[in-house]
Amino acid sequence: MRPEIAQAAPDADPTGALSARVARAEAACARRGVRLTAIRRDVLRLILQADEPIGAYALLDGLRALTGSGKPPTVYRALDFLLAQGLIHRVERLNAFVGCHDEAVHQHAAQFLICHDCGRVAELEDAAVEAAIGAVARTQGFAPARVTVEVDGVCGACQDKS
Amino acid sequence: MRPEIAQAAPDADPTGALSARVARAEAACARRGVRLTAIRRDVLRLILQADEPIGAYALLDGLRALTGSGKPPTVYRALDFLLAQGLIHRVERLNAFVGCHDEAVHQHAAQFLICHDCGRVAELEDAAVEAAIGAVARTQGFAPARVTVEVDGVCGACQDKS
DNA sequence: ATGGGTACGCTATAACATAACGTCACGCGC
DNA sequence: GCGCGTGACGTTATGTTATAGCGTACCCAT
Repeated sequence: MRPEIAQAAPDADPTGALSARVARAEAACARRGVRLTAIRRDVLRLILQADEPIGAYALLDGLRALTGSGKPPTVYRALDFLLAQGLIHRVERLNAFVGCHDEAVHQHAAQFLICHDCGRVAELEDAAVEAAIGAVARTQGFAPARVTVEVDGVCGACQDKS
Repeated sequence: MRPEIAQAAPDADPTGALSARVARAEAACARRGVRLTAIRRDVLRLILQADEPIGAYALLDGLRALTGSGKPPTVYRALDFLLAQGLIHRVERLNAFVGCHDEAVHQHAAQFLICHDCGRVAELEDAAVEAAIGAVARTQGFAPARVTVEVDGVCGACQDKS
């Protein structure tokens, strides 16, 4: 059974933080001359308003709820676009997607701390980790293109609870 | 289409290296008082004799070729066992499995260099990378349990070819 | 023999992902 | 205006990965 996540309450986004992030994404796309179409914007909004990683088929459900239509390729094409623009990240361990905390940067590397108690994911960008991985790859004569670092464990908040 | 991989030629394992690795795995399991059953041994052998990461359903095909039977849970249960014993690793980016280069060590961390030209995966165990990740996790109050590091890129051999 | 534990068989289904092809709207050069 | 290329999207179908849920065979210690 697919987990149900944050089905947009009518009064979602009370502070306007979500809309602000979407607006920044719109601006970034305009700057780059690429099109944040309605579908892509809807998918981005769904990802941002979930406070956990969200899977492709949950996004599909959300998109269908919003627009009445959509098939798997609809969602995957939007995801490909958002990933290429660096607006979201894919969490490999979960086969799921999270918003990028810094939507201005194009395709930056990131590390994720995945709490398997509460399910939340924290995004980091640590230079020392990147440097260490780059160094060891170079000693093997390997040319890195994309680095995935995902740490499974328990976050501080959940340690306090137990 | 599922990739076809190394369908055991009749004269496979000419040097006996494969059988030696399986024998070491048998010995390790015996030492720990766990059972490397026929199914588990077959799945391990299939993983070791593929020189690329191999997916669960390719393993299922191989198992069925060997024994005439097997369903997805058959393979997944064997994989769970082999992972728990540290005899294999899972490559998250590929949803596929590789043999552990050091089958004596129980559940050690590892990093992978994945060549997306030739498809081969190199396993590393770099203390500096582990330390850097542990350090940054601790600054977040996060308790790491399992660390995934996977680097996509082009290996030295494939760079030379181009 | 009985009861517990481990491994395995089996059906079914959830969940993730892509191939392949068609349609439509838009902008551009002419 | 017209033709054309391109990008976005629709649609069908399928491929691939993973697990739930249940039953049974077997070993072995009591």
